[in-house]
Amino acid sequence: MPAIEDSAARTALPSGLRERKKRRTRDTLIRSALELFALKGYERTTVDEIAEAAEVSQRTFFRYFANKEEVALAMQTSVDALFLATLRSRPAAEAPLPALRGAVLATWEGASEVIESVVPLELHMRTYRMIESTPQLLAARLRKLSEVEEGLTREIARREGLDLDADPRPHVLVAAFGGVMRVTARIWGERGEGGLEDLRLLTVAYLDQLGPALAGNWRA
Amino acid sequence: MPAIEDSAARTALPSGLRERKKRRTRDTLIRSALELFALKGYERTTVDEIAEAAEVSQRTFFRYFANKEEVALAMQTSVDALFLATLRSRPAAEAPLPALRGAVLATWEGASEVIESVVPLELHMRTYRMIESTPQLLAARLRKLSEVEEGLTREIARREGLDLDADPRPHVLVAAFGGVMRVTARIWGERGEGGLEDLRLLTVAYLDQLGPALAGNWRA
DNA sequence: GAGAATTATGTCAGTGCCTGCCAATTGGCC
DNA sequence: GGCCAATTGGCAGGCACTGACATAATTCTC
Repeated sequence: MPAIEDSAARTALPSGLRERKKRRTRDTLIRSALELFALKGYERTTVDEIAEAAEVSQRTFFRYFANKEEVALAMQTSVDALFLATLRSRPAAEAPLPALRGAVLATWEGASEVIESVVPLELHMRTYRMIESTPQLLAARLRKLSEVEEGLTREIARREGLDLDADPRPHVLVAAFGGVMRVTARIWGERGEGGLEDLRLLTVAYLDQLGPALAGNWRA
Repeated sequence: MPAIEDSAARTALPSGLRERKKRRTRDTLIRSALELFALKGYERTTVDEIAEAAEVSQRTFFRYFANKEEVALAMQTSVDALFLATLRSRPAAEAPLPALRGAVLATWEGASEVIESVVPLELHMRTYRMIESTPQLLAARLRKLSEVEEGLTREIARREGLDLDADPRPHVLVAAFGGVMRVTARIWGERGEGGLEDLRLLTVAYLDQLGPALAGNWRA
């Protein structure tokens, strides 16, 4: 294993025994980690414990994940990749904001399958909230999101045939869109209950407020 | 020192010798840290080195800053507090977006003074770029920004007399605004040169694109 | 202004994350 | 079976950070 693969590459079909084994080890590490996190909290779980639960050495853990945060964010990272792929497959005629909006909703439709192949959905949702409420994880998550936004921006610019250095609109649109996505995730997390469907409704409602919120006079 | 004070409290006038000494130690730690970071990079600088340069023990360092990131972000944190205070002092008649926009610009006017009382402006700008290009620091910075946004949201809701649970507009507006602020900071950092004035121009230009970027048809 | 109370600092030991290095094992291929 | 390459384990060590306790510096009280 020359370098840590990102989870996008994981989508490729396993060719030989070696690949299948690696994938199994990785999935086991994720499952063990998320279960332990749910059981005793992120900070109180040590990497040694995760490695032991997955029956590998601590050293091997760090060959699969650059750090402890990575394994906590692993499923989110998969969903992020799916989101980007979904956006790319959107009809070219669609305007930027509807394309983004449509892509999130479509992603959430299909994400459950990807997730369930590794961990129970229930555990993933629990992890989702844990990330929002654990400072260190939230920080790492926000940084990853800013990378995702960079990808989105490039894709929007490509779709519209724009030069990112000359036209600020792709950057601005994605920034606003990303901001709303983050707020809804946070608010949904704070609520402490409610499933994926609630998150979906909240997101749609908030996205629809982007226009009104920017309007000058709120009292009109 | 029962708990680590946030830098907002630092604004209070030093009463006795004890307070003045603490402030001096804190400022020295910040200056030593930022100089070392500029000299040999964030990751290659150890807390021991910072403590030694400031002539205190490593243990004392951790009494002033919860972790190594905190000292790198110390000045930004001060500016954040100033920003929030500036927003609060804006005329009540001003609409939300103009109030935010005016507050950033006003803050950048007055921030230089606050900063220069601790570190040279040049060193601070250098640190600013370092944060953008150091993954761990960027993550910590983004998390702090999301806290700032929470404060902004509350203030906007207060100004407009709105209930945050009932009306999504404060959250949405601040999310969009914050997104743009982050993008401009990143782009400015990537440019690798240019001073505070360039950052200002970039920010204003991008903020003005918020409306157009959200418009349905970009080709019109 | 001396002593008591409070608060800041230093020292030390220990835990946990993470890395480099090398040896041992395992899978792929002839 | 036997060679090559990839994967893994074990170990030593660096660095961030914390708890506990002793010491030193300020402030308070009379």
